[in-house]
Amino acid sequence: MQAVPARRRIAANVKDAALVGERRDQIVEAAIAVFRDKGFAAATMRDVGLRAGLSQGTLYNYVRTKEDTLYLVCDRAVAHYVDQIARAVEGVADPRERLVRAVRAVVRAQYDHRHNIAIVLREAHLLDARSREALRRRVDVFIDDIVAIVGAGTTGGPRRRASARLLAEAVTYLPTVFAMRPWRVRAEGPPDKLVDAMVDILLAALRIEQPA
Amino acid sequence: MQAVPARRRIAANVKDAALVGERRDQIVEAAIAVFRDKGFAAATMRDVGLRAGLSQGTLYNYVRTKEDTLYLVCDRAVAHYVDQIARAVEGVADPRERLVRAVRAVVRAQYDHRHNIAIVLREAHLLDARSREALRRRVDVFIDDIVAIVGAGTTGGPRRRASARLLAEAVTYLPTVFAMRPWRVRAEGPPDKLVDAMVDILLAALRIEQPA
Amino acid sequence: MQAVPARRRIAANVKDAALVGERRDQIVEAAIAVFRDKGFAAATMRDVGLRAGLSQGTLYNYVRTKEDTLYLVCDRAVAHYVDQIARAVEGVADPRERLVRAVRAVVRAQYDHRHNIAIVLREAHLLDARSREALRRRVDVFIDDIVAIVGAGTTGGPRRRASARLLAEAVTYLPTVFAMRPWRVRAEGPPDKLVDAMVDILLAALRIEQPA
Amino acid sequence: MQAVPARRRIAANVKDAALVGERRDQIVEAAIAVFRDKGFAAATMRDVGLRAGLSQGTLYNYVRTKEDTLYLVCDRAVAHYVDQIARAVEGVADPRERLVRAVRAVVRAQYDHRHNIAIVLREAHLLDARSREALRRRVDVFIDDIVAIVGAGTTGGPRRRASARLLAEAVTYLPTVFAMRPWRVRAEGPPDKLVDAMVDILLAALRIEQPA
DNA sequence: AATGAATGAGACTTCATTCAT
DNA sequence: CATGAATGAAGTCTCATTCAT
Repeated sequence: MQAVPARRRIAANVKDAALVGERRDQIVEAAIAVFRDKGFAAATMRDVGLRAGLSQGTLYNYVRTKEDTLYLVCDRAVAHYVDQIARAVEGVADPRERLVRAVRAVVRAQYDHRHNIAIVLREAHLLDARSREALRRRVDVFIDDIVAIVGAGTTGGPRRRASARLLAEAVTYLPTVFAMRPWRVRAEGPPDKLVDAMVDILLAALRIEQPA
Repeated sequence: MQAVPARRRIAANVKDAALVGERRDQIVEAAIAVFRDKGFAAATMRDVGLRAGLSQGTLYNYVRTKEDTLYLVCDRAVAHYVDQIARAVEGVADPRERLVRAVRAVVRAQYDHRHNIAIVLREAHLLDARSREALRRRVDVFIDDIVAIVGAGTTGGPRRRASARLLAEAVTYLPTVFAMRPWRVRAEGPPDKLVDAMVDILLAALRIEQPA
Repeated sequence: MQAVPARRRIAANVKDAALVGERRDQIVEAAIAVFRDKGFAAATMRDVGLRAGLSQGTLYNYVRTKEDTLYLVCDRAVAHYVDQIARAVEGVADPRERLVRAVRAVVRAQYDHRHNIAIVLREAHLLDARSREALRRRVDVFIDDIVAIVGAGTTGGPRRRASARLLAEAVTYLPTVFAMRPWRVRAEGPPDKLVDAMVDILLAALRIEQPA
Repeated sequence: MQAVPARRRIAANVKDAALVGERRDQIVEAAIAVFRDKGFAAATMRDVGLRAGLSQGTLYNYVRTKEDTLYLVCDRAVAHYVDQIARAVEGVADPRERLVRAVRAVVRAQYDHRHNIAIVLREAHLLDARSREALRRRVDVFIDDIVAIVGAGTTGGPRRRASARLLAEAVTYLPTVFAMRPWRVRAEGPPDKLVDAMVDILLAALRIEQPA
């Protein structure tokens, strides 16, 4: 595992760090709801403020711009997502087992965070270059980990045309379908079954015979 | 193959149908470039007009609203995409062969139209309900076809947890990674190799042994 | 009777005078309908063209500006109105009889032309100063005639506080209620009864005992 | 006297009710000046803002649309007008006396508010149906009162052809000449004399011998 | 630290008018 | 003489951001 690249620091008008954390939680939660509903560009800071129960002025004590708000949302989504997966493979030594665990964790996390992830996928490209790069770097480091896990976990298997890199891309991208086609999620029955099925597809794609 | 649902008709101020077609081509092309760059909401109709070489007023002789413009872009993307795949399986009887051809066609089409598709994926949810439904219906009919092809093409293979529906979803969704992570496309070498690798992954996911 | 002030001449692109007359009739008729419906400012020249069955370009061969169109409408309304009254008193010598005839003619004409008159009352002030003055001069000359008729027709009657001028104003203004409160017109029963009643009110206002 | 129908409530972005009242006074006053000058449709909200000393943005904190502004103007005109007359007849029992007072009050109010009333007469029909109806209902209730007063006040007088309703219409409409032909107002000498003369005309129309 | 009114730049859209065919 | 596509100026309205209280 590589060192995790730093998050961009967002300045606040308010000193009290605990308060900043608390208020930003409110703001991010409100922003997710609002951005999901209307899209980032059509959402207004007034919407966010109302939803968060904060006045416009107060909002701007914790966030410098509307874009900052989007960054906070994306940053938090990425952090939770990466974290959840890191914990899943922690202490697992067997390469094959590590891979299976990682795949399952990715699918699960994508399911759990599908609302935030929809925003990241659709709106992150609106961020300014620096924020976008900061986010991408963190995702890339994470994908590099997956690449390594895939590489180690598939050694000795049948030859294939796809690089470990592209396979890792498949593993991390396919489950975003939960975020991008939510009506499909709703149509597929209980979450656990959906997650199982998706894991099954991905392991097949990796040509791993999973323990029946 | 089912009957294709009708497109929504967009009214124009200009009567000459040929001219409308020509101008709308200009407009759609310009809009794709602009929307890709800034996102739909941040793009201005002035941008579109400038890029298309049309004055603001002229633009609005061929499109009633900014949203119409987005609809035209999405509509055209879907039309080209669906069409390309329909042609690929035309006249192919053997179920297995049909499936392989369909998969390859999907991957290829997603690669070719990745710029338009990026817009559809990110911005289509901003359309009004009627337009959105019109589009979705056409994609759904197409996915139904893929479901049937997948069902027929995988009969007799190993049992799997995923429904034909979810497999079809995987086939049609995974290649959108070309649109959503373009930097990955650029990193993977020549297009043909990328397409081959992606097809390989999908056939493995379907547990089809492809002809070496 | 004084000399009638000249109308403003509106230039046309087309030479054939008869054609100009015919087309302008179409245009005026269409404009009345459209202006009544939406008001002058909200009406578009396209509306007028469509209603008149003329293309935009053709329209502008007979009218130089939108304002010209309004002027034509007002001009025609005033002309018909004034004319109708002039004919009613023509050749009537007895002052009292002249007055009664004039009052009845005014009321009748206001009833008949109430649609056009609504436009004149509401929109004429939007004309440029020159057109407005040209119209007002013609109406003033007409009102002067009424003043004279009122003066002659009420001689020897009871003293009153109102000048002949103000009485003439009442005679010519009160019936515009037909144009400005059309729902009242509709509520008052058959036109003839309404006209009779209005005449009755005006003669009473003039303190003339009308021949029962 | 009947219950006065409710005004339409116009929403504001600003919470402080006192401030809303104050700013709207500014806005209405400015709007009257501007609308009178150019007509509602040709007037711009920039004009109104400049005249009111408010920025465009601020303006729209107190008014949601340009039409709202027109409604506020009309609403205020009607309110003042109706109120002024109600106060004039308050506590007057004798029917004849009530009628004379009412007539004088109508004339006076129409004179005082002639600027606003010009706008109501010319532009109110541009309001959306709901606003228009809200206004008309309030005026109709007022006219009903006048009808009752006229009916009671003329009992036992000479028979006439006009209904009490039409007489009431005359009483309330004729004085709008002050608004619609302002040059006449200016030509008729001091206001008091003009008001007296108009009252005289109306009482004659009602065939009431006024106390010399 | 919180509030919310004020600001003004800028977007979409309309439409009178022109002019090549 | 008729047509109708092109033009671009201008208007309404929104909203991120600021700042006095």
